[in-house]
Order: sequence, then structure tokens, then C-alpha cells
Amino acid sequence: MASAAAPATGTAPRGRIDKRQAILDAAFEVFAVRGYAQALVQEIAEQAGVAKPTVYNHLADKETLFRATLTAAADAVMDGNLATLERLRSPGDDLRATMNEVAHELVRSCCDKRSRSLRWLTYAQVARFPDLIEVVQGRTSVRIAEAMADRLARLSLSGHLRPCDPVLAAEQLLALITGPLETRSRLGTRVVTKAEMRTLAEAAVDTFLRAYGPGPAEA
Amino acid sequence: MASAAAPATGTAPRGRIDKRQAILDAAFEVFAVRGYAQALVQEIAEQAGVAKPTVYNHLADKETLFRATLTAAADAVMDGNLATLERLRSPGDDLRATMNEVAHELVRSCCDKRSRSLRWLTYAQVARFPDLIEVVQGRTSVRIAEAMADRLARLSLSGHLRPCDPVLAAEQLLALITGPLETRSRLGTRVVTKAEMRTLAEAAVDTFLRAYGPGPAEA
Amino acid sequence: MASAAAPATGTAPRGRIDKRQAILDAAFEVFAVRGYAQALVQEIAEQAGVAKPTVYNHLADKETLFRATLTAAADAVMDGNLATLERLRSPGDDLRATMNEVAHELVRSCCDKRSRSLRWLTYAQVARFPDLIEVVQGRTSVRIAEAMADRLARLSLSGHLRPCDPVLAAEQLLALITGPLETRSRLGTRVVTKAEMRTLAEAAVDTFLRAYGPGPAEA
Amino acid sequence: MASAAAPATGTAPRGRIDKRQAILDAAFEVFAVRGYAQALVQEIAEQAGVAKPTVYNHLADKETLFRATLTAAADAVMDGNLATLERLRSPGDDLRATMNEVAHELVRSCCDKRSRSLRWLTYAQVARFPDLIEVVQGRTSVRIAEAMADRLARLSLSGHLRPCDPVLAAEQLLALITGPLETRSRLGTRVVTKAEMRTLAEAAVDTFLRAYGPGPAEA
DNA sequence: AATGAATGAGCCTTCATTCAT
DNA sequence: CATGAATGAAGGCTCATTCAT
Repeated sequence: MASAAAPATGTAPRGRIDKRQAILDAAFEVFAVRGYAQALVQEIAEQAGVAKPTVYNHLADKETLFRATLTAAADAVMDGNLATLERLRSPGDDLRATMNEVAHELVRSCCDKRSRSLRWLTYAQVARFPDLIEVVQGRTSVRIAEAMADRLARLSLSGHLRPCDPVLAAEQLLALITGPLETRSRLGTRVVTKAEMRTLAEAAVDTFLRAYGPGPAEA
Repeated sequence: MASAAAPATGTAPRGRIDKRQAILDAAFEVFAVRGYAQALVQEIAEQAGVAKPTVYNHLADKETLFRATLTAAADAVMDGNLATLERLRSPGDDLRATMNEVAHELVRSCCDKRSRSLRWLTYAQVARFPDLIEVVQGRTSVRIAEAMADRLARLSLSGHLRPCDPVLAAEQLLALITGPLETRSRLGTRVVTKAEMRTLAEAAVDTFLRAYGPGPAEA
Repeated sequence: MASAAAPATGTAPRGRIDKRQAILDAAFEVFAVRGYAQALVQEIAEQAGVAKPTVYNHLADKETLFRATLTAAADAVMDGNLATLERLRSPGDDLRATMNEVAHELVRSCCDKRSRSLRWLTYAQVARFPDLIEVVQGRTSVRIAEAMADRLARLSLSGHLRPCDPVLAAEQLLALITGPLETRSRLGTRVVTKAEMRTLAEAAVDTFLRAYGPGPAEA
Repeated sequence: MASAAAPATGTAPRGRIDKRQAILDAAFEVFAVRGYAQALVQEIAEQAGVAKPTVYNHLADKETLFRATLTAAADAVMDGNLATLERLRSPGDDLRATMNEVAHELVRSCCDKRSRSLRWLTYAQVARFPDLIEVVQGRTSVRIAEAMADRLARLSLSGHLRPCDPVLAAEQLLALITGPLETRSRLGTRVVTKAEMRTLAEAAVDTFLRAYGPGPAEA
């Protein structure tokens, strides 16, 4: 994945880093397909092209490997979403259009294989690693919600939205965006067409703006 | 649920039925706490007060046991929610008040241990039993959404709501009710206070009515 | 076999006897197909048309059932073979022809499904029930060999055969008859044609007569 | 047997080979005593001085272990017998004496624990692994019979024996050697004295030569 | 006596983890 | 450091056998 640019001068430690990354990448793929319990360390090692003990040399045990894998994946997923939300800083003339874009992008991200696997793996291991939810959601859902709340607060102050609790508004907007999507995709087991994704994104924005747009009365 | 009229003097097969039910109940409890892979058939048998082979006499193997357990739990959960939605058939004078009640009841149900465990178990085993999602959601989420869409369609026709796509409206209403709840409860790993539950329910209804209530033009 | 003489007036006990016989018959069929360890008491019960505990009512346990089954089968097989050997009592003019008939009949009996299964089951359980070999062979091979030795002794005395040890001669004759057969049938896993059976029988007799026939000196 | 030239300073894989061989040896001993179904993998591992999973590392499962064990044993048994038959290539002056030696050696081999266990195990598992008979007999009985037929054909051509079908003659000779032996040893459950073994071998050769020796007419 | 249901004991197999090279 | 090989611990499933009806 990232082993391309390695300069020839990278001696020992570079190889180590590459190997660790290769293991984490392989681990995510295997965990994503099998789930935690069914994933074999053996298979992860093979996928990473290393021997089993090498995995243990880098990551203490299966649980550590799982935590590191999910944490890394959470960071990767978050980066994309936070970038998307940046667009709401300067909504331009047409707020609805901008929000549609953002919503659509979030919908797409939500359907992404990596994102879906991350949510699934997290949810699936609540019983075994309850604290993982805090870690992962703290780096994804919660940060997205906070960033969204920030944007909505600004929009409210600038009169683009009616006065409101920005935290609740953000939660509801995200719920409107992702909720129907999860319903229709049956938690990701059914494919959702591109057209449906766009429709759902626009419907979410429409409902949100009807509820939170500047009221005509207050105008 | 179906054991209604059976007199206490039930004949021979009664013992069998009781035992099967005891096994399913015990299985749900154990699966809910441990998850599928970590749940021991041994522990389920003990919890049900029977010997391990008795479990296998009634349910062929661990997978069959799991499927039967989740299916039964789905039916049980659904019954409560469908009853709740009945209240929207005759909303009375104060639609908002009625919807608040319904939303609040759905929130409470959603936080219920059985309901939460059911969702978690289903989601957690997507990889191993992908078809289970269809079965369980078909008996819960989907049916609730359909029932909600029915009610909203009536309310729209009767002028209590503006004209709209009732299916989408139902999805969005349910998303508004449960989405923020899942966010705040961190998928059930944090307790949500009764006050918060009420607040979220009312906020969901408020946003929904702002977006779907009869427009001022029609007033 | 022994159920013949029961008078029609036998009311209750008749059913019992029939059931015991049905169980033994079923047991032989199942044991013959599966072997001892793989044979399920459940399957024997089903084959016999009774419930599992009924089997235990008649035969104490699986081992007892096995012993009774094999003993009964041994008696049945033996009856046929002893009858065959009777023909050697009065060989008539053409000794070779009579011996050919007897040998051929023994070959056919040896290939019979019941006989084969009996030998196989006995041999297969040497380790678990070493004494069964005495019981079964005592009722089959040994008795056949003894009867054959009797006949050969008479034939020797009457000058049809040269003076010899009749016990050894009987063992060798039987070995000549059955040995090549077992080789060619691969212990019963390959079919042996009728023609081959006849050929082998005649070859056995031919070799035996060459070795044990009255010498040219005595002619 | 085949490890001949390997110096004691064998490199790394030597340990693996030794362990595999140790497992096969242990397996044969345990299977020989208990039979397939009753043999515990646990016991085989202990006998081989390794842990249970090590057995599975070398041989996939119990069935594979059984097949490998019997195949190896068949090869070992065969080697001895084929070597014995070589002596018939140059019978020397006294054919009868040479044949007596060979017959006696075959009798001894036939009574050997390994040989006996091999036959028993093969026979005992006909139902479960029918193809094993082909494999084992193909490497033992059939090859012995073929080799014997080769030798007899030569002896017939050279006038030491009368003209005959060498295949049938070989089958009969082997039957004469082993048949009475199996009868008297009750399939190996009774001990046969050394004297009896010699007697039976000589009797077999005597009968064979009476039947197949060059006729007095041709003298 | 016959049966449906229950059970106790036991074994194969798997997999995370650790040595020794 | 990376690896091939070995292992300890554990769990699902089977089946002969026995109650209670």
C-alpha cells in the first residue's frame, strides 16, 4: 500500500514499519470478512506475507492486533469525513446545494466498504471489548457530530438556519442522512443504487431544512 | 404469547414445550451476554436447567439454536412495537401529544435490554449468517417501518400532515427517534437518563412535525 | 429358525419372540453394513420397527446384542454347510464329480452375503471381543472342518483316497477351496463371476485329488 | 527401512521426519491393540511422545493417520515377504528343501504381530474404508501372489514342476500355506507352536509337490 | 411391556501462543 | 528479527444408556 516511495537508504527500521503496516492492512481485511472470532491469525499472517510469529513480534496478541487495526481504520475513515464537512464552512449562495453535496458525500462514505466493516466490527465486539466503542466512535461518529454541530452553529448564527441547539440539530441531520440508508441497505447486506443514495441524501437535507431553515415567520 | 389458553393441567407434550422454551430463553440470555462465538452450549444448558444433549435434541446444532433464538426474540420485540404504533390510528385532537407518546415508547423499547441485545446479536453475526439480517429485520425494523408508513399515509390524507411519501417519511421519523439515541447511548454502552429519553423523543417529533406538519399555506 | 413349532395358541409370548427375532435380524443387517462401532442402536431399533428402549428390554446392552446376533447368524450359516457336506457320505461312482459339487456349493455359500458379513464382523472385532472368535468359529469353520475330516477319513479307509491325516487333509481342502476365492474377491469387495467360482472349485478338487488320490502304486 | 544412508548429522528436517515416523509407529501400535474406533488420538500422541496437535500437524485427521499408518505397514511387511520369495529363483538341487524353507518363512511372517495386525485392521475397516483393501492388498497379498506366480512359472518351464497355470498354482500354494494356519491359530487368537508351524509348512509343500511336481510318467 | 425424552461421559478437532533455530 | 514446528486449553457434538409415563 505505502511501500512504494521507500528510499533505498531506508535501512532496518523502514522494513519494520512496512511490515507492521502490512500486518495491520491484512488484519483489517481478514477481520472485515471473518469477524474477530473467526479470523485466524494464521490467515492474517499469510495475507500479510509474513510468518505467524512475526505477527506476534509486532502486535502482542490477537486482541492488541484487533485494537490497533480498528484504531488505524477509524483514523483513516475519519479523515475523509472531516474533510467533507469542511465544505459547510463557506456554504456559498446556495446552502441547500452545498448541504446536498455534503450529505451525498457522507452517504457515499457511509456505504464504503472500509467504513461499513469498521462499524460492523466495532458493533460486533461490544460484548468482548466494550471500551473499543468509545475509542472508535470517539474518532469517528462523535468527531463528525461535533464538527457538524460546529458548522450548524455558525450557520444558525449567520441566519442560514433558525436558532437551535446545534448539537441536537447535528445529531438529527446525521440521523436523517444515515438512518434511512441503513434501513434500505439492510445494514449493508443489500446494495443501494447510486440514484437511491442521491435521493436519500436530498431527502435528508430537505427535511432538515424544512425543520431548521429560517422560518418565514421569523423573516 | 401463544400459550394463552393452555390450562395448567397441560398433557404430556407440555413438558417438551416448556423445555424448548426454557432453552430458547436461556440461549438468548447467554448469547446476549457473550456473543455467538463465546457462548458455550454448556452454559446455555445449565442456564436452562437441562443437560447439554437435551439442547441438541431440541435444536440440531449451535447455529440452529442461534437462529431459532433470534427469530423468537424478534417476534417478541415486534409485538410490543406494533402495539405502540396502533395509537397513531386515532391520534385524537392533539397529534403532537400522541406522537410524543409513541416516540417516547419507541425510545424506551429501543433501550430495552432484549431489543438492544437482539440488534447487537444480529449485527454482530452479519458475516457468519448474512441471511439472518433479512429474517430479523423483516420481523422488526421493516415491519415497524411499514406500519409507521401506513399511519403516516392516513395522517397525510386526513390533513394532519402535508402530502408526502409516507415510506420515506416513516424512515425519517424512525431515524430521528432512534438515531440520536444510538449516538448518545454509544450503541448501548452508556446509560441514557429517562429525562434525556423524553427530550430526544420530543425533539424528534418536533423536527418531524416542522418538516411534515400541514404547511402554513394550508392553515 | 427355531420359531417354527410355536402353536397358534401362543398369545402373548409370541409377540415377544417375534420382536426379539426382528431385533436380531435388524441388528445383523445394520452391523453388517456399518460394523460394530459405527452401528447405532437407534438405527437397529428403527430397522426392527421398535423403540430404542425395547431393544434394551430384550438384549441387555450393545455388546450382548452383538454377541447374540453373531451367534444366531453362525448357527444359520452352519446349517447350510453341514448339509452340503453330507453328500460326501455316499460319493457314488464318480468321486471327483461329487467333490466338485460339494466344493462348488461351499464356494457359493462362502460368497453369500450373510456368510461374508459374519466372517467380516467376527474378524473385525477380534480386539474387542476375542472370545467371540471361539464361539463363532466353533459353530462354523471348526465344525465344517471336523465334518470334512470325518468324510475324508471314511474315503481314505474305503480306498477312495490314499492313507493320510484326515484333519490336515480337511484343512488343506478347505483352504484350497476358499483361499483363492478370498484372494480374488479381495475379501468380498470385488464380485466373482459364477464361471470363476466354478473354475476355482474344480481347480481345488483337482489339486486335492492329485495330492490325495489313491497312488498309482496302489492301482 | 529406507533411511539407510542418512548420516547421524542430518540437518533440520531430520527432526520432522523422525517425528512423523514416530507418530506412524505409535499409531500402528495403538490401532493394532484398540482398533480404529477405539483408538484415541490422545493415546497415539502420548505413545509417540508428542502433543496431540502435533499429530494433526503431520496427518490431517484420524482417517488420514489411519490410511498412512496402514500403507506404511503394508510396505514394511511386503519387503520381508518379497525377499523371502527371492530364494525360489535358484532352488538348487533340492527343490523341496528350498520350498520348505520359503513356506516356513512365510508362515512365520504370517504369524508376525505386525503382519497379523495389518490384516486384522484392514479387514476390520472394510465398511468404513472399502478402498483401503485395494491399497493394502495391492501392496501385500497381490504382490506376493504375483511374485510367487513368477517363480512357479520359471520352475514349471525348467521342468521342476509340471506344466500348469502359474497364477492359480501360486494362489493354491499360498492358500495351503496360510489357510490351515489361520484355522489353527483361530485368526491369531491362539498361539501356534514352532513345531506346528514347521509341520504345516512342510505339509503344504508336500501337498503342493504331489499335485504340481513333475509326474512319474514324464520322468 | 413399550416408548419419548433426558442424560453422562467422552473424543476429535481447532487455534492462539510459544520455543528453538 | 523471522520462521517452522510444537503445544495447552478448550468446545461442539455423539451415542449408549436410563427414567417416567
